[in-house]
Amino acid sequence: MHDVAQRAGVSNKTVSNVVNDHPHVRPETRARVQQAIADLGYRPNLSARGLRSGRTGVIGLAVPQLRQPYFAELADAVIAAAERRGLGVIIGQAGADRAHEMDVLANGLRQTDGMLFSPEHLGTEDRGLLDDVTYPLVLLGERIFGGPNDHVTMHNVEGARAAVEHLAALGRRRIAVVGAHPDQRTGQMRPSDLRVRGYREALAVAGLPEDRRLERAVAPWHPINGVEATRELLASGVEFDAILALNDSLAIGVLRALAEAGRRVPDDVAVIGFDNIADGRFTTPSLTSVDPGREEIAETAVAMLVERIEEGSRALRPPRLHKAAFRIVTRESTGE
Amino acid sequence: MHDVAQRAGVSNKTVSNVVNDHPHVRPETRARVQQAIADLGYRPNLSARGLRSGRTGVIGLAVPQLRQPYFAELADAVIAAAERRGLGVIIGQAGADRAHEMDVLANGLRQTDGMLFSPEHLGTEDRGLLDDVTYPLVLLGERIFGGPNDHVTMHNVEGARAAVEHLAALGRRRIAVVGAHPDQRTGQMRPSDLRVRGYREALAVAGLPEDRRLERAVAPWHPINGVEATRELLASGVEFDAILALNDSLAIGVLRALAEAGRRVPDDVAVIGFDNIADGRFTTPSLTSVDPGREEIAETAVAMLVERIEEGSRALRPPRLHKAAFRIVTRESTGE
DNA sequence: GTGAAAGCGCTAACAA
DNA sequence: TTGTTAGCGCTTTCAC
Repeated sequence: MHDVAQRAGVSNKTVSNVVNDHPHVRPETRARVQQAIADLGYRPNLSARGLRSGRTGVIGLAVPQLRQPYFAELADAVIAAAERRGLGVIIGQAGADRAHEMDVLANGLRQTDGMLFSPEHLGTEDRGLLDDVTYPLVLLGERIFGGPNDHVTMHNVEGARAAVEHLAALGRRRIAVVGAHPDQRTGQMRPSDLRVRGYREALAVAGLPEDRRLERAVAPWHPINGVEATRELLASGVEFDAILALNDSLAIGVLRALAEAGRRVPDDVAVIGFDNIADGRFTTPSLTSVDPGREEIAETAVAMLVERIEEGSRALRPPRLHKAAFRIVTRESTGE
Repeated sequence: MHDVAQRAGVSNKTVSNVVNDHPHVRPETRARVQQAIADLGYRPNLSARGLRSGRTGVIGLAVPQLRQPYFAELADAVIAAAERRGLGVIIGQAGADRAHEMDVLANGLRQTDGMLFSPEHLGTEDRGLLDDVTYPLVLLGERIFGGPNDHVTMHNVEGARAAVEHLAALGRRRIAVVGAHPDQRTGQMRPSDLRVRGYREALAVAGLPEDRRLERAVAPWHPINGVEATRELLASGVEFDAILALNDSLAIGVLRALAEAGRRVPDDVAVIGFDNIADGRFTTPSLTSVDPGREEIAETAVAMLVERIEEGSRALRPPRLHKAAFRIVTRESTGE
């Protein structure tokens, strides 16, 4: 930087002003400095800038595992949204276990100005941890509610309800659900709990009876568990003509198990998933799904985080909650 | 840090020594410092450390797009490998176009000690750019060979050859390939070119004739293009009893198109993919694939990058090339 | 085994 | 509009 200043015949500060697009630099001076920067191939040292300004220009994104398609697509969208704002994204995988998530939450990811955090294991009972967080934090997903942070989520209840209403409107009467949480405790706000709630609400609206035999608990939401839950459902002998899989990964396993058993989709069994991941477009049959508004979630979360970073510790506004708009994407598995 | 030093009754230097696990600190002193750190909730400022030491503890990973399952799984493995070494990972998506990749290559990702780069658009003709790179760089994939950098890749030719040999051993005689590059120029080392080469070599070994009508060009490698290429293949009337899809995303589209057309897999047509992504286990039928050794690629690439970072600009060793071990994972689509 | 002092490259605050 | 000064928090060097 010093070399650049010398070459342009100005001071360090002027170079800094040019680099940071400050106003109050004469166009002529600016041009001269830019020329010197180009000549010398000068690149600002971001560690130094970070040290001085207290900003790193990097945000963190903590997800359970990137190999889960939903999180890969979410990360894709978050990186794109951050890049539009000139920010980098450090990604951490915290899903190994609860302790790992607590560690990530307590320490943040390194060298970041703030973090987007999508927990898998932490729940409402860990809400207290949030009060100790000293950096800007935006929560994604449902697991921890009522904390002091901004929160971006999806219409879990409404989406699941709409999915079941869609099935009911197609004349399905025995609608199973795959993906409930094995450890049903009250007061939990996990996506599974919320989506099951939406499922039950829709049954009530449609005048269909609840039948616990149609609710299959599985964990985690991985295709193999969709396969197994469906096999059990088939083996149990209980009748069903539709399945709501609580996410698309499960739904892919459900389709697989139904095909193995010779059940035709959608003729014998209609299937609807949740998340609208890319894979669902090319399964056989293609998968109807609830699109939770992933782009909106990513864009909103990054925008909120940036606002919180910029307002600093003044903590002006109360925590905000944003729920992205959802829609049902109909494909072959419900008889498009 | 100063506060910690005061509280422990030592100097800054001693605190630094404790934090960095330096030897030559008396256990008693160390304990006292650690107590002070805990009491004060002290956390080292990584920007300052980065500024002083010239290391950020963060590496970059540039991939075309995270939403492509192969890259999501690769990123998952890279993050895990980096975390084992206490490093963070900034992920950049550079696949939008060639200019974007050139920019990422020239500038690196922000605040990193080095980068893993998996280009999609840059090719052998851009080799010269590599000489201007001033930071530690490890290349992933095939597109740029013979540069001054370490390079981690897979057995593209051998993997594709083994795949076709597998099909030939099953008695298949009319083996099509989906995913060749539309712009076939000589001297290119793209994965598609290499895999097509393996395909042709295997045909020769098996005594099967080459038939250009069985080679379908496609870009990019996305399921929709697998669908379309297969539809064209079917419409062309040329006979075939097996398809090598040059990656699993294409293969998923191939399976889809075959199902649409009423061709049974593997009875009428055997299908084999490349990459062994997780999705392939749950397609119907499940997908036989060439596993390129993704974990090994990630682990090796991170290890090489760390070595290069540590040896600094001394540039001791000549560039290294590592090819991960591959294996064929047989599933239903070839009649497991 | 520990301390004192210097300085990494940058920007904020103030001076000119 | 531009220059000067100070200092962000840490690690390095060298002295003790």
